[in-house]
Amino acid sequence: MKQDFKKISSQVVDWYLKNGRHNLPWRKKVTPYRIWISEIMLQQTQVKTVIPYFNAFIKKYPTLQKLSLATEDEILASWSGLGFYRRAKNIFAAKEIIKKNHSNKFPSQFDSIIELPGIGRSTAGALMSLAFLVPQPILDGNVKRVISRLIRKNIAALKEKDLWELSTKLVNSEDCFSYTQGIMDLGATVCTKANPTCNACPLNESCLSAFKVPQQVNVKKAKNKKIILMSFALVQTKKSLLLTKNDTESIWSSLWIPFENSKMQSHANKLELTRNEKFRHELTHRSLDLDVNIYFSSKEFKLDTNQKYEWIKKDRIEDYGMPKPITKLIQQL
DNA sequence: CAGCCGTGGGC
DNA sequence: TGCCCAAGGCT
Repeated sequence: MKQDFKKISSQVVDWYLKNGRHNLPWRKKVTPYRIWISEIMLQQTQVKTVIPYFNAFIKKYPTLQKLSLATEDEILASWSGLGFYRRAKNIFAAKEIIKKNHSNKFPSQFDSIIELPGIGRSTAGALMSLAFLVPQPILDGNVKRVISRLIRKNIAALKEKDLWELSTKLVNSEDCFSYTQGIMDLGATVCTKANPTCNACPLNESCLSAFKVPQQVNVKKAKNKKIILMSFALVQTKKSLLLTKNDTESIWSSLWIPFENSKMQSHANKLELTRNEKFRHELTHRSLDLDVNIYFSSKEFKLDTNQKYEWIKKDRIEDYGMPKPITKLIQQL
């Protein structure tokens, strides 16, 4: 098989200039800081989901200098509902490093960028190509799909190393910005997972697949999702809610959630059970069965615990990072 | 290094 | 419905 990768690359650029998604918020004003935030938010998260979070984040933290003053909790609060909360913690950790080691200016060298927590090879490549206009390959879901179709192989049949090599070959050194944006736009809008529109694809001629082969088969075995039981005691007074900062390292790390029911046993005499909510919350790998006792207490009380907790004023809950189901529960109170 | 981390959308 | 998976990275 002989494919002219240089030609393909410039076709991507041409296509992007005419047909790319030029109106995405992070493409309007391009700065390393804005590219960074958008790239982190976009990890494993669809564009449509990210847009409102990005706009709100940038409104709150328009510049790296503004962000440099934020606490981890404040950043987590901006992340409420977006998922993969470690990303928010990594943003906090990274901006602390940038403050200490880079004079509060986003580093421009690949080696410095990839050292920042939450930034791997692909995100570092995107930052180089998009923010600093230094050609570097990326390898996200879009690029993997486009490449594997180009050479008519299943993604599953290609090793990570091979995909990186192909991605590296494709990088356009004359306009790495348009290429990088373009290859992602192409994957997202034309070379889609299901029902790609090959007749609208600039690469149709050179594509060995051209959708003549079926979709790449899924190799992941469908495993039984583990069901996790979570029993919560959501305690409220008239004006406040009792929440604790989750100190586990697994799901919802560092987010604010109710205490476990068992932890509230010793305070049962102060609590009036309002109602009980049982529902399932689905994650990709797990099913969470939530069993929430909703209690009313006439006043706030102190707890004997090592866990960090607060009686959070109801009009301040937006200042705290919380997972989706807890946010939903609170809204229904 | 396979498993893990969240949520929403598509089929 | 249930499953895949989306601008991945970390351990």
